[in-house]
Amino acid sequence: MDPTSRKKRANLRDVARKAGVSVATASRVLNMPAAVSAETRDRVQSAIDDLRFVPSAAARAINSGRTRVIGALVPTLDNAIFARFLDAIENEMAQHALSVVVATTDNDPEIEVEKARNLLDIGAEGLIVSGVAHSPAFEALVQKTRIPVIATSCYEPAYALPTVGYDNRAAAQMALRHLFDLNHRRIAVLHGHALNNDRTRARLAGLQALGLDVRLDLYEADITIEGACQAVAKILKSGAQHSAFLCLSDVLAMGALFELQRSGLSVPDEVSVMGLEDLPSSSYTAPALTSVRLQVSEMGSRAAKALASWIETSEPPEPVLLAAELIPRQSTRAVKPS
Amino acid sequence: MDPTSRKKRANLRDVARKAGVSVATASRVLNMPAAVSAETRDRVQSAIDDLRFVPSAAARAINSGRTRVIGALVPTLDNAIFARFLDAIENEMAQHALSVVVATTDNDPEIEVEKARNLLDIGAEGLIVSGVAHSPAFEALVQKTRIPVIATSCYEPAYALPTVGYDNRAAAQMALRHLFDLNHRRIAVLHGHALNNDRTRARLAGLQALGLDVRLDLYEADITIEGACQAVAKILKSGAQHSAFLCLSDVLAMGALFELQRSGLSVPDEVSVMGLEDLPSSSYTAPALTSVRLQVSEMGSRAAKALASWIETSEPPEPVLLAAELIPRQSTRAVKPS
DNA sequence: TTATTGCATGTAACTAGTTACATAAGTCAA
DNA sequence: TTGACTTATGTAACTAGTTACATGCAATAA
Repeated sequence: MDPTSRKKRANLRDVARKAGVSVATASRVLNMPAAVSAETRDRVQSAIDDLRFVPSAAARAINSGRTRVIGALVPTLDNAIFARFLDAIENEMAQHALSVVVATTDNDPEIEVEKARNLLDIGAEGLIVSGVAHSPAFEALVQKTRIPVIATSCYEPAYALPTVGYDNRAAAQMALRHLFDLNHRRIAVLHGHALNNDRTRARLAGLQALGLDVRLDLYEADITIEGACQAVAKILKSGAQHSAFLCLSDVLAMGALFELQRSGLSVPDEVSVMGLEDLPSSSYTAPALTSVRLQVSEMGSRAAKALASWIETSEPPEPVLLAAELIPRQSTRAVKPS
Repeated sequence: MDPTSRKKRANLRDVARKAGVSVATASRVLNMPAAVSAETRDRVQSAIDDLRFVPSAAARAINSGRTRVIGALVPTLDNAIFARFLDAIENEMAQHALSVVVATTDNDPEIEVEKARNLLDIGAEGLIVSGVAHSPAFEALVQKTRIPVIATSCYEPAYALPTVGYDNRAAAQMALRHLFDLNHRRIAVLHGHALNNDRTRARLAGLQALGLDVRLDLYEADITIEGACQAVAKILKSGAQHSAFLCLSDVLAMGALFELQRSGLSVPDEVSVMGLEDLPSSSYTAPALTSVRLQVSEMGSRAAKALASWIETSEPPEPVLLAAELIPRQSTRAVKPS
């Protein structure tokens, strides 16, 4: 009731009233201060300060038609890959004055649609998602709203959405080829859950498609250090004999390395371990991890750039293929040909 | 010009016109469908589908006065601690139907204010920040706008903002006490940059305040595996003799462990390593890392809960103290008393 | 037959800004 | 002294929704 004790936030009309000017003039002080006389400007500024006025973003957005918000849908942040990826996205988007709303999907397509819907509800102007396998509801949502969406982690020029990523099949093949060339013929392949994860499936498919004369034993694990340790412990207990562990993620490789070492096995003397992704920490483990480098941060900034340009120009960007590269280090070693 | 080829997004008035009803009725179809007859509802729904109508979040926000967006200001995501922290925040906020905008500050108070300002500009209803050391401009911004802000990573009931965190001094002391009890008397302390990081400073102050008869050599490093490796390599090259490495972050401890092992030193036989934080992966390294457990995920969800409640009830929440706990594992060992 | 009630819908005034256009006053040149 | 022009400011109509209130109509009750 009492105007001095009103709790509501002050708006531009309050400011204008207090300064004895029109809303238009008050608005000008905010947006084109040069068009207002110094004296009036000061009066309005004082009113702004007195009333603790902060312009409403929503009202601005309603006029400009822009929220300057984009959404990033990642499976989880509890994994160095996605954290680095998001970090790169955030940094690049800041460059374009766009804010990034995070949403984690836990690799569940249902959660993904739901969170995507939320992102649209809050006015996201574009999305970055992982992979090209999405629920029909998600595809329908994207189609219906025509919101710019960049799919990452794979390069698939034929996909409905522009992709920014790598050739997962080829990357996995590069890794297997390396172990094959070192004469490994019985290899434990440690991979993340294939369900709802097309990157993992593409990598596994790549291994099979290579058609090498190797025995590959596939083991699924949570993509965490713990997950890898538990899986490796189980494999060791089973008595299966592998000369090498091919891990389709560096996180798994690091866990495998730890577990093998704690079991008293020497890497690479008794068993080779190799990863895929090449995290920065992988070159510092003891021994350093052989891996296939995927440019995760680069992928983040390229995806962000692509989305920003799409939003700015209304032109969907071209797909981006990021190179994969074998990084041989100390965790793999040749064995005698059998 | 041609209404059939207009590019602009359809709005509620377009929908109403197309369905032959008033805006109010169209609005009701969205918000209280039960209040509209089935026949009209269907007509409006068809118009919505035909026009690919998506309600404007900004217009909604302007009416409700709520954006349902909060901002999380973290130093970086390229560090498992903050990634886990943010993951927990996002999960908890989803429960409260609040979206999380990430902004990384790189531990720079200037960037922090700037990003905080951006978050307010896009209408964030509250913020979560790290630490209690902020630039005057940041403090002024918070004061002026009266936006709910939760400070995390420390517990400081006397601070102007509600804090959710732990007693960093005590946590560091707990770690040092452990090494002291194992008769370590010359200890290398590896810590993150103290500049602009009050958590690190509090931990270091805690070590000094304990007043034990130990020689502590302080070494600053980037809180990354690489940073720790480089720092440890330098220390080893300098010829300094330490029986233990006390790392004020598990990330540093892991890097130290790697570098010591790669230098051929046996942990814990020749040198002990201990961390602080206790990341999930720390129990899986070889040897497993002794650490002081700080509940990072718990901190994220508690901070999120506190902020959500503040926004919902307008009542600032009570500060939260999270317990720290010594987790002895295999990376530390007693040495002979000197 | 009239009054009461409920339902479905419309009218118009809100929310908080931006901005095209109008207007007033002041400066300068012809 | 008048017209042209600049500068500062105000009026009011936008942006896209929500919602209090009014209205019309049908069904039921008195």
